Amino acid sequence: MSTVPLRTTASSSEAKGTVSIAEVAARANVSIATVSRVLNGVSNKFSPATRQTVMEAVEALGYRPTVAGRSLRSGQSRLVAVLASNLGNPSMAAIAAAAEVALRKAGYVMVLCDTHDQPKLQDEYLLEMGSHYARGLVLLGAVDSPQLARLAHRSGHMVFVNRRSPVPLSDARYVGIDNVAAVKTVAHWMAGHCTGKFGLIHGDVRSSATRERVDGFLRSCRELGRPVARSYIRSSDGLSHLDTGLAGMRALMALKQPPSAVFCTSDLIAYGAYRHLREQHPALLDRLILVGFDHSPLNNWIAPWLHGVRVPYAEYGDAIVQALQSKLPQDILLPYQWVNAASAAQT
Amino acid sequence: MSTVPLRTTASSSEAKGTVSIAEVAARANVSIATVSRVLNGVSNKFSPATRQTVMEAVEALGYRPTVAGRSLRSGQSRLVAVLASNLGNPSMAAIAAAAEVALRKAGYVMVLCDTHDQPKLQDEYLLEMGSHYARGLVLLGAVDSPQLARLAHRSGHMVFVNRRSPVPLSDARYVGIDNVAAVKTVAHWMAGHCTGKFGLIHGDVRSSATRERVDGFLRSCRELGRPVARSYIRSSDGLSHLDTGLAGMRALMALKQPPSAVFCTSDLIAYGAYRHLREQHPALLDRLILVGFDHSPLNNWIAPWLHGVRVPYAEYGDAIVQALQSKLPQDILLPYQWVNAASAAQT
DNA sequence: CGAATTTAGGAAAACGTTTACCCTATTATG
DNA sequence: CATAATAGGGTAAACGTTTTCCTAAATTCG
Repeated sequence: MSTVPLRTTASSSEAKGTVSIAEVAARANVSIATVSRVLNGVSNKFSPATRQTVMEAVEALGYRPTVAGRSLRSGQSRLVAVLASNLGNPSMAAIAAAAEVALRKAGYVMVLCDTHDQPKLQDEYLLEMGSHYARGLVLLGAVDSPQLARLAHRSGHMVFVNRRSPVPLSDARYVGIDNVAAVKTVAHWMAGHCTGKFGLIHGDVRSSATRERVDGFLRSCRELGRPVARSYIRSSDGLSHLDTGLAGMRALMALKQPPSAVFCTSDLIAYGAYRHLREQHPALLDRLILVGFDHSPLNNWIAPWLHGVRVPYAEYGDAIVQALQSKLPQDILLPYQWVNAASAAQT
Repeated sequence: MSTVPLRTTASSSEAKGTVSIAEVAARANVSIATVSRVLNGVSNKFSPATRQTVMEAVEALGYRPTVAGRSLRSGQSRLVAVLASNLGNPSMAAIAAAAEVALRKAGYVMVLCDTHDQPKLQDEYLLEMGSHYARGLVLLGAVDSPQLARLAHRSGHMVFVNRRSPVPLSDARYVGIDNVAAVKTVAHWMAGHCTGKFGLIHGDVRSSATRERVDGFLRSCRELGRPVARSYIRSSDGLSHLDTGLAGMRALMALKQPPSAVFCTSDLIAYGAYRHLREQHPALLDRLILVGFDHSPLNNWIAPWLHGVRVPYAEYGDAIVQALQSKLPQDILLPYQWVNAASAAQT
């Protein structure tokens, strides 16, 4: 009936498969405090010789601090959550990939979630990340939700990408491009290359990015004195940008006077629009000018007919990290670029 | 000099912004053990009335167990790491998206990492995830690396997707398709639709999936008595599948007797091959048969000229979870599907 | 040379859980 | 009715860190 507690011995690492700071301390003949201080580089707390001994023990045992212990004590973690509204969208995936690289370079670990544009899911993830002591929250297409509103007053670690916060925030960071200027470029380019009517296809306008693009484009066209046939396809359940483009182009083509140049607020919409043309009006394929937005690198390969604004998604990663780390709230607007269709460059 | 320890009071939640189990216990007038038991549904440990009281306190305070405390105590977490070799590849991104949905439905939280096919990075992530007590490891295109070998003997929580483990494992789970059968289908279909020579373009063959496809295709063609012009473009630094396809098709077209049907081991390679045709041999576009592998949904929209094998990436998520949870090691081979080019369906 | 400061490092508390162990009151069993 | 089993719940240990005290030795300063 001995109740002597079994002390953790150094040999237990073999059994448990995980090695703790205590075992390192035992091997180096120092206290766990010293090990911790060596590993965290607390100055004036250990001699070079001790450091050497400790590091050797760490190496020999393959020790690595357990995240749970550390974040329990410190109330922080290196987790940064990226909440994307739709990972199926290639440009979101591109941003996520870029963010992953930049975050890990900065010492963070990315947790990627797909909110499917649903407030419920977004809330679920916000709560979950709270209980992970997440160091940062990157909202890639945020929607309005109760939890988001609740976090509004201490939003210092939140970064909104592409879509601005749907709730008023005290301390918001934003990464994106200057949509209004970009669509102005679009309108002017279209005016210079097309004498006919303009078309515009866009989807749900709850997103601030879409709204800015639509409003900006319409305004620029008004200033230019060019009429615009607008086709707004609300993305109901499961209706993707691709479907939006297809239906939008169908609607435009059904007009008495169809447009001869069409601006789509995303590449995917343009793909959909092109499909309608290909299947129903193949004769127009060479004549009708299509302008997209995003300009994925893939376009040069499989959509050489598409003009558009290139959004530098690869650079979003660094911008997100910068926004995350900046003390003061700020907007980071990355440079966009007009890109002619690849096929046009050849003719 | 009073050394009476300051007890955590309920009001501290306001200051800290996070609420602990102690505050719930205080509000419900029970011990923290009871709160924990109610939340974890430990049977025979609380009365219905107590449960009610506790739940009310939980609701009122918006309490959610802290992950760090829980996983420190239990030595486990709900994190499942997905290590992808290249998130820029749309099919990997599709798998990641599907995995995210399935994992969260099963109560896990996904951490997504991009190893960029580098053993160093893969090791870094494997170590990091070990220190997170990760419940599962999903390797989406694993490469050989020291840490992977070190984990080999207790690989019960590892799932290899598409590419089999590069090191011998005691306990491996695998999710993928039957590549050999699939490429046999490809070869037979090509034999029935093309009288000319066959072509094959593929990239790096370190990946088991590519190897199976290449070997299987060549064998099937041999059985059919059809000669194959093979173009293997090693993916050196930064050379993507797209470039591989472009260069591969260029090589095939430089032959005395170019093939009239070409099989590419991925959609991206096929995109690249098509681009070469479009830019250099536009007359061949309608004549040459191109077969891809993956068949992303996007193909129907922007690559209607592409035949191929559809890999059910959307179903990979559930399969991954199933593999993760199964007690015994197993291979899950999902059903593939031959898909005619969308444009062919119309003519 | 005495005093003040710095260096080096140990002991122990605290972070938030879960759970083994203990106790009491009630219910079931013979 | 005596006893065994069970329901209900509290106490405290344990998980692996970081960090606050503390102390002793070494160094610097006047």
